[in-house]
Amino acid sequence: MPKSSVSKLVPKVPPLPSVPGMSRRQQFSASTKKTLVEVAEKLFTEHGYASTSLDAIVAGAEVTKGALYHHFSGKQALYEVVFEKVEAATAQSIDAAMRETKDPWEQARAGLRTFLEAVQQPTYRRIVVQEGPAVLGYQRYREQEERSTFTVVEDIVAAVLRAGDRTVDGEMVATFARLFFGAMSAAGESVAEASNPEEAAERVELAVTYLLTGVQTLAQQGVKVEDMR
Amino acid sequence: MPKSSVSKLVPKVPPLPSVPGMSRRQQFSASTKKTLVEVAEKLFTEHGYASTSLDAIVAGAEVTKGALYHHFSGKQALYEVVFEKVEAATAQSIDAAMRETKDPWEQARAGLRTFLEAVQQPTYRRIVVQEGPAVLGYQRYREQEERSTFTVVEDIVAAVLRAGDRTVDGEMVATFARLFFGAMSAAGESVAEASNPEEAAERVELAVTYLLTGVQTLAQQGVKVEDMR
DNA sequence: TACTGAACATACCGACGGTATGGCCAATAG
DNA sequence: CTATTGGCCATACCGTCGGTATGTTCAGTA
Repeated sequence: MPKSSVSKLVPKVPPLPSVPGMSRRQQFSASTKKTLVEVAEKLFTEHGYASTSLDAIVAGAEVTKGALYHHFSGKQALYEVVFEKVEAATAQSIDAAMRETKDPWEQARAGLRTFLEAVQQPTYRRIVVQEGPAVLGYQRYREQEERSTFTVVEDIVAAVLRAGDRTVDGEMVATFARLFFGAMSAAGESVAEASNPEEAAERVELAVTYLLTGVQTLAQQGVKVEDMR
Repeated sequence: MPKSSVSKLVPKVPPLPSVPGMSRRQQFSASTKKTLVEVAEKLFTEHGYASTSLDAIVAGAEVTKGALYHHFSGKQALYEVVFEKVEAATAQSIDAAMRETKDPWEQARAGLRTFLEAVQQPTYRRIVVQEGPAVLGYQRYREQEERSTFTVVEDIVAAVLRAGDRTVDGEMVATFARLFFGAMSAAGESVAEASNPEEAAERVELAVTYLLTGVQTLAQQGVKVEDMR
């Protein structure tokens, strides 16, 4: 058998970009772990948590369950890593969008708009909104959100609220933030599911703007949240 | 062996209340089906969908899997029946609370308050809010909600909105309803999870009232949703 | 009285999450 | 340069669970 035909069976593998301060062995390890997470993210998004088998994941990553269970304690732990990754990316994109303007009101609109876009991404929808609470349990789900996306939304809400009423305490801000966060999540689902997503998204923006404007108007009139009792 | 000792091994069973127009056989059948649903509701609420095995359900109902698969096409179908039952009960309780007053604004407050209470019930939280979207899939989940609880919320929102702005179309009402529905669901979770649920519930009521008051104020000033563009 | 079909029970299968064990080889000490 | 160790991963296997195929009983009916 000629050498040339043999060499085709051993395709050249692109050398891993050498990361300083990391041995070759560690780089291989990190690579497989990264691949596992990426494949898991893809499959979880497409088929959901329950319908995605570990066999499918390790097959996609071209490893075995031994590798998976070396890097993660189980299926749920792998899901949590994927969850955090998706969350972090979303929070970061919102943060970036808000940094593009200085005006607080414009920042709020930009942030909410970006959140509305993010919440329509299949990955975020499936992994965070739809299956997150069920897979992680609401406790862990909330703990995770608290450290990323929700915090961003809370900052936005706080800015809008305090612009008019400086007496609102932290608990009240958190409550408003919860309401808006839940509202936007649900809205994202309905937008993504709508027959005409663009129109639906615009309706949501109108509605949210209307609500926020109402809040601002009340605040300008000196009406405090406390007065609602 | 004396008769008395034997009779203790055959405990008297309370006779089934005879339902007119239903043969005894049909009554037994309906009874096992009902029992299966009730046991399933209990176990699904306590342990969640994935952690509740069919063996546990049929053991609790004192039947076998043959009976279960005779009445339901599978685990998910059983879950859907439980889901619909819980949903229907919730919608009905909201409806009842609203009928106690005639004033639209008071009806809205009563309805929202009842919804906020319902959304704190462990059964509703676990089966509908937390695991509903993941187990049924968002499509079926929304279809079910559309036929019960969401419709009630939509009616409330419509009443409040149209009181001020008669030009809002149905799509816009539905959008507002989606926002409020999602907001209330998320709020219910945070309330139920809070260290002091009563305080948390009151904060939510304050916030919602503030939002609705803002909407009303805008409407009284003649500000239409359309003007937000 | 014979018979049919509804209402279950029983036994079993395949898929899947998880575990126990062993092998390979880069990194490091001597 | 050699021996040894431990991180990294493959292989084989187990228990559980959802689902199915088949058998059995018996109330209702002709």
